[in-house]
Amino acid sequence: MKLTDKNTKDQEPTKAELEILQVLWEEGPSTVRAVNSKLNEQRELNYTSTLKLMQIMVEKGLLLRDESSMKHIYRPAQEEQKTKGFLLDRFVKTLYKGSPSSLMMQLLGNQETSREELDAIRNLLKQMDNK
Amino acid sequence: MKLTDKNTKDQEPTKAELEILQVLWEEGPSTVRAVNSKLNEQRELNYTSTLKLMQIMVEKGLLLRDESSMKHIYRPAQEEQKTKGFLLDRFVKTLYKGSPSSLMMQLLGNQETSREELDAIRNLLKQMDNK
DNA sequence: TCAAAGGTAGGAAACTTTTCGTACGAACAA
DNA sequence: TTGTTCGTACGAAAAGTTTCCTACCTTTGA
Repeated sequence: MKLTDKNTKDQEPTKAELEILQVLWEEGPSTVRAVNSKLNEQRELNYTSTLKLMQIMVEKGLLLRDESSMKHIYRPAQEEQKTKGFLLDRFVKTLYKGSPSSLMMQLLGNQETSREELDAIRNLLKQMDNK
Repeated sequence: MKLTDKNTKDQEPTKAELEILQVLWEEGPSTVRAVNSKLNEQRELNYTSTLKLMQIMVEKGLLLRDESSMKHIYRPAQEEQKTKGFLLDRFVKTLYKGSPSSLMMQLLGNQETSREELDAIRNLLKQMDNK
C-alpha cells in the first residue's frame, strides 16, 4: 500500500483478503481460528498466517475487531454488496469500457447459461421497467 | 510466479500486464515505444519499465514478438474475447458463486444503467430465445 | 501447581510484481 | 567520422503480498 493511501479508506482487498471477507460475510463475525479452519477446507494455511492477514486488514480498515474478550471477534467493515459492487464496477470499467451490455454479451455468449439463470435475468429486467 | 507454473500456460495477466494487453488489442501489433506512449497518456511510466514488462510477458507466453526488424513488434498471444471471457468467468465464480444473474442484479441495482444499455441487453436475451 | 493448549503481537522471510538504472549495439544526421 | 538518438538486454532495487517463526500471555485440565 502506498504511503498516501494509508489513511484514505483504500478499499481494494487483495486476493487473499477477499477470501477472508467471503468467509466472514458467509459465516458472520468470527474468530481467527474459525476463519482459518474454513480456509483450510480449501488449502493448507498456517493459523498465524491467517491471524497476520486479518490484523493487517484491521489496519487497512477492511475489518473491525471486537477485543473485549481474549478471543477477538472480527467482522467486515463494509457490507458484502457494497464491496462486491465496487469491485464489479471497476471490473466493468476496466475490461468493458463501463458497458454492462458488453459484459453481458460476453457472459451469455461465453458459455451455456442455465434456463433458470436466463429467466432470473428476464425478471430482473421486467422489474426495472416497472420503476 | 511459482516454479511449477513456469511452463504451464499460466494465463492470468497481472494488473499492469492487462493494461498492456488492452493497448495491443486496441491498437494492434505495436512496438514498445508505441505501447509506452499510450500508457503515458494515463500515468507516468519509464520506457524501460514497459519494455521489461513486455519481455516478461513474452516469456510467460502472454505476448508474441516479431524480431525480424530491429524494432520488435509485439502482439497478444490470445484473442481479446478469450482472455476477457476467462477473467469474467473467474470473476463470476469468485464473487457470485458462478451465477450470472446474481452479477446482473448487482450490476443493474448498483447504479443507473442507461436506456441504451438496457435495450441492448434485452435484445441480447431475445436473440438467445431464437436459438 | 504446572504443563499443555490456545490466544495475540511483531518481525522477518519468501514470493510476486513493478519500476528503473546501466550497458551496449544499430541507425542516422551533421 | 562521430556523436546523438533510438533500440534491446539484463540485473537489481523497490514495492506489494503472503506466509510463518518466535516470543510471550492466558486459560484449562490433570
